Amino acid sequence: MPSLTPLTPNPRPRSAGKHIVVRGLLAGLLKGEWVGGARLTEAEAVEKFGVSRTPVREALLELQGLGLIELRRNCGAVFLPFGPDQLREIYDVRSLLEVEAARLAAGRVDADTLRSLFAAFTMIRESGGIDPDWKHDRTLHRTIAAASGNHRLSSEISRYGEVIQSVREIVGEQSYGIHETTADEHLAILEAIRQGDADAAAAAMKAHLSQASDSAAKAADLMRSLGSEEQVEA
Amino acid sequence: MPSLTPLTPNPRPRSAGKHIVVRGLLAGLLKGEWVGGARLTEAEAVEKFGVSRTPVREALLELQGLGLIELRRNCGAVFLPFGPDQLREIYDVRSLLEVEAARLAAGRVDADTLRSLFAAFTMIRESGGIDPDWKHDRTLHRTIAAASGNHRLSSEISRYGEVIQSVREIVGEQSYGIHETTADEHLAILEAIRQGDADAAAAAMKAHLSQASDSAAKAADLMRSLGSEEQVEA
DNA sequence: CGTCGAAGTATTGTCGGCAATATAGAAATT
DNA sequence: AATTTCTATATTGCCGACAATACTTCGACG
Repeated sequence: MPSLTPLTPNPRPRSAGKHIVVRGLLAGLLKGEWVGGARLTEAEAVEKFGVSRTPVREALLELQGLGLIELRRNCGAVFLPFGPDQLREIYDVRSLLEVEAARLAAGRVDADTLRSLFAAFTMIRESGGIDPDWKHDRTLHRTIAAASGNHRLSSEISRYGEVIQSVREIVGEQSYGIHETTADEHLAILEAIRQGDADAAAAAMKAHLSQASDSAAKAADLMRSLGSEEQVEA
Repeated sequence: MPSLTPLTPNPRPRSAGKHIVVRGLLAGLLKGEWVGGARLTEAEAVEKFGVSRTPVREALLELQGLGLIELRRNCGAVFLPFGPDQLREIYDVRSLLEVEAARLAAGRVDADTLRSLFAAFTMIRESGGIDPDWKHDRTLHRTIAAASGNHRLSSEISRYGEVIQSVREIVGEQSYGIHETTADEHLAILEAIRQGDADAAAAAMKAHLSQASDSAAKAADLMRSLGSEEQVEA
């Protein structure tokens, strides 16, 4: 009996083209492939990823919007450095945003938001540290951001969260796991918010993200060494 | 004698398509045309602006990256509210970023950077308040951001500066001029940085941007009333 | 020898079209 | 009548090609 599905069941999940390019370029960026301001033309990206120019263009535009590459007319895309130092800078800005969000959230405590905050926290604790895609962690941070009451701030935090999540997915679970103290750190933030102590909430969030920044920088270091190994093989 | 130039000398400056759409959508957004979560499909935008789908797509993607619209598969683009309140939120985040930049800059004072800072300030003062495109003001803010030493922070500040500049250009000079006290406010920031007083620099920057936020909110109000007038005509 | 200019190449912005997928509406069933 | 299924439409993601523009190389000229 002949199959009812087309002959090529999964050539490409329809809307994966752009994502493939973004992911591939991010991975190369982390491994330091284009270090030194190397330039990549659209045609080269087309050849490298086997997709049309349209998804390549959109991917490059997205990476430009994320501040990871620079697009120059008829000059190709210049890749900005993206190593441990840059990841630290990203985390510094993220900290700036999320610390302010925690501070604002503490000043607007509300029974409903408190309930959702602790619900998100419970989800993390119940997962027992097993959360490959950081789903619950992201939910908690998003909830705190939303509790700030500033939609723009919340949106900006989500943007950074997506970048960081992409980096996490590329690096993999190998060395980028939730450190053990995360639950305590989260609890400290939530307790401060519950008590309406803005300064304490800000300090707790700052400490939490400082830890996360260290983990990320280490992972980026590992990624870089992996990249150089590949270069040795080639 | 036949003209040597093509018959249509300036049909469109080649790379204006995307910009036209971005500008048009931003203007409509400010005037409150799509208030209430209205949806706009790519085909509608094509008809509205007379360009192909490609620049429309890229414009929508850019606006999404700027957090001004939301793109849903096969549902069209939903326009997020963009009035005085949202402009205030934007300025709040901008303030967060630039205040931190000023604070960092004060902690890294350097003869060269100080020279470029005061050079930028002199340009503003010499222009005598006549700076239609805010060129020198932007230069000063960019210079302060760069003086922070955090490239990511500086890049993010530039991103916000571009959004704000776009809003300025759309609103026009009518009600969005440099208020008289700007020179003093700028000088206060620079003096604090020169003395290495991080807290004073942060406070001065905060005060400066608070003034700017008020002006912007007023301008947005005016824009909204203009939009409603047009609606009355129609 | 250095500088300017022009042909040639490379790169990008835009366009129309196609296929896939989601939404909406109609028809049939319970 | 309400719900489900099926069809038709609408909308999007992707593709290949064209034209305009910037860059490069080569040659002519001072």
